[in-house]
Amino acid sequence: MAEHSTRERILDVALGAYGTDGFAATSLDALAEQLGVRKQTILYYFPSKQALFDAVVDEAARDLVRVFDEEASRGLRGIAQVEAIVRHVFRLAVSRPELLGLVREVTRPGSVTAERLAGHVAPTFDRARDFLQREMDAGRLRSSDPDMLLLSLYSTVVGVATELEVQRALGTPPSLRATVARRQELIRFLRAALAPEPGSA
Amino acid sequence: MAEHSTRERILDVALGAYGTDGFAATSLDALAEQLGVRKQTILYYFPSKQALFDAVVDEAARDLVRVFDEEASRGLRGIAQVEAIVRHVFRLAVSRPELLGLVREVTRPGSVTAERLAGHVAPTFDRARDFLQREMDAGRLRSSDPDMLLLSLYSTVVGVATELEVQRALGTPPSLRATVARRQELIRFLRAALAPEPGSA
DNA sequence: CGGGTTCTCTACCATTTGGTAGAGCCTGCT
DNA sequence: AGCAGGCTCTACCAAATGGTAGAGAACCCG
Repeated sequence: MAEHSTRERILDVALGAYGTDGFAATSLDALAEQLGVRKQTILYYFPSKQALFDAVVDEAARDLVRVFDEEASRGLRGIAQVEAIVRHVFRLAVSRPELLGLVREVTRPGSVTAERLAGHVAPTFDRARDFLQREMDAGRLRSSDPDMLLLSLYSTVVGVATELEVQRALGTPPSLRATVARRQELIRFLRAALAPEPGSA
Repeated sequence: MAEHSTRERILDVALGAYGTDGFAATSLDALAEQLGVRKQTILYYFPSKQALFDAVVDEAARDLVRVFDEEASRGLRGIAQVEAIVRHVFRLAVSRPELLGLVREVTRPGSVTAERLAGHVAPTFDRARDFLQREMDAGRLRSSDPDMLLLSLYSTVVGVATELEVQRALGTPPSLRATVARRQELIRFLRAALAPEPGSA
């Protein structure tokens, strides 16, 4: 965020551009102009456009995983833990919307980089799945297929967060108040879906 | 789906390509090769690449809206109606995955075509919102902000469907049986989230 | 058959793209 | 001062891209 080295500035600007416009639609020249630098400077730090993209994905994945792992290491249980992470993702969507934009760009059927991201986040996903399974067994979450539950949670949260971003891009930027209200609604929605049935342990 | 006119074949192939690879990454030459036709033939039917994309969006939006409206016109109530539509979207994800891919491509922050799609689906969204509000008032759905609920439903279903597509693109294509199982899990998930609280009308 | 329309072709163009080669600058070190 | 290395520049290039111009084939209708 500060006046870091050129290399870091490149990664930063590229993350934003790839996140909003996509990889193919972002030329090195466009990035260079945004940076106030010649494109050859970019190619000095990164041997090719693809290498730059990979580096951006690596960095973003590291950030994402860190956010999740930090929040997961607090040892909360059941819905409280899920809620905490959802709040975190929303905070991320407000403070660093480019991150979710990049996730959107990478996890696309045609993307060749999906595996790269998957490699980074797989351990975190595994841990999340284990957590869900454990909490279901303990009766603190409605029991269901943990894989599917994880997928639903992921899709819902990222989807809603991204949708807010789309609305911002379109004519109707949601106010901060509206965003907060929506987050609370979403949490209520998830809470209802996750609450264990009355008759369980 | 059949051996239709060249124009229809172009629209068909373009839909698939734009849906998986995105607009920017799909060149007219690539489309032409896939069609067994010269690119100038494409430009004969559509004055520019952008015009072709617009036409593809228009057609896809019409298809999407039709599917929703057909299903909504059966007059089901409460969760049953929501379920029916979710099933429909899943069927769509299996039979015409390109459609959801295109939605994904268009509803991206950087997309200039988002408004175009929005124009098509807005009436359907309005009707859906009205439906949700009505069913909440009647106590057949858990009461919450209908806008948020709609957003959550949309994000969850499209997100999960797209995710299945991504997994198919990656190493682990889910079997049809697994897909069906997941759909049932998803419906259970939504059902729990939507069920009216015990103490309501 | 003849004339016009519909369609697809060959040929070409200007621009943009990712990428290379190599010269110069600036900074810090001896 | 001088030199070395890190960094950014000017100058190019080959390929691909979206798009244009116009010829010719195939078809329909009289």
